[in-house]
Amino acid sequence: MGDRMETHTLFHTIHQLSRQLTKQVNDTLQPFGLYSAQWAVLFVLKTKGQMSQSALCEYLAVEAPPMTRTIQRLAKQGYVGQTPGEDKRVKVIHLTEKAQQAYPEWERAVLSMNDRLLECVPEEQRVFMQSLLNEWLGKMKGDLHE
Amino acid sequence: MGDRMETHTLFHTIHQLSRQLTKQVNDTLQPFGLYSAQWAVLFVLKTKGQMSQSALCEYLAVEAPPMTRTIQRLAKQGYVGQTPGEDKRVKVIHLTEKAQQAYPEWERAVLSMNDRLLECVPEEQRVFMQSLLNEWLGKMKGDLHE
DNA sequence: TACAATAGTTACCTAGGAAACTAATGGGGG
DNA sequence: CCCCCATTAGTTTCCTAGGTAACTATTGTA
Repeated sequence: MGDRMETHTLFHTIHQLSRQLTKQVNDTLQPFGLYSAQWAVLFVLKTKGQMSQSALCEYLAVEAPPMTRTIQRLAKQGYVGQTPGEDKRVKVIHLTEKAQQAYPEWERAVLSMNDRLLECVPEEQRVFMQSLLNEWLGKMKGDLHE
Repeated sequence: MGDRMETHTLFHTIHQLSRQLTKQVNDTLQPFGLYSAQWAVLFVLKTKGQMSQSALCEYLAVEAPPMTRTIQRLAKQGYVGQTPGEDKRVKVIHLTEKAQQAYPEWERAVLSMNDRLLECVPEEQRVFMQSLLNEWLGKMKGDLHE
């Protein structure tokens, strides 16, 4: 019985960890006028290159409406552009020159935050944690599509 | 360099896992007209007994405003009562008879969901994951108070 | 007694999901 | 071949969840 109860604790821990992490990211990005959801999009665009909005949704595992909002804010700040694709329904999102120039500074801040948060977690444990969580997430999402 | 990049992935995995879990909880509780944040409060009250609102906040690691909202909704649904404490500022929250009666059914639903989600994760890995995440969270919160 | 600290609320912000909608695309039947 | 219809990309609206700042009311203390 004690076993089953502890599952509540596991879920709670993950939830709390997630909130703490995004709070840290927000604090780190605040000087630049950016928020965590925006950073996630900027990072993907920088790493993978330009992408349609739906591709961004799928990659970040986020529904369409929040993505629309995040991109509209980024566009208003002049960090991304939306060009219509071959298919006239899609909008291809790309980083602007302004974003390309500012990006290194953003990345420095985020990476140094990452280092700070992870310095107390040995490399080996980090890798193991990552693989466990990823495997679990994969199985969870797999089950949903059965 | 590849190493540092992977930290983005770790954070993203945790974030996504957290969202998936609360989505599952919400789906499970929807038939009862409850949401995940409410369930967290009900669970703590059932497990620990009546508590002041600020004690609930601390225990669940949530700020005061969201807690006020969650409790007000629970009160409106007749699941918790708020009695003024000795100190006239505090409100002591307790489960109503209605909640006590419905609780076992809620718990059954949630526990069976837990089992379903965790059946693909070996007991041993679960325990290890829990301890790693908890330790990390503890260190993170510890650093903030330095 | 004046003042700092605490409990809780209110107002406003970001993040995300569900449902209903619009516009464009792409396939079958006639 | 063309039209109707299902599908898809994005948007709008409205909901929950959580955080910050500013506020009120009470308490405790210097």
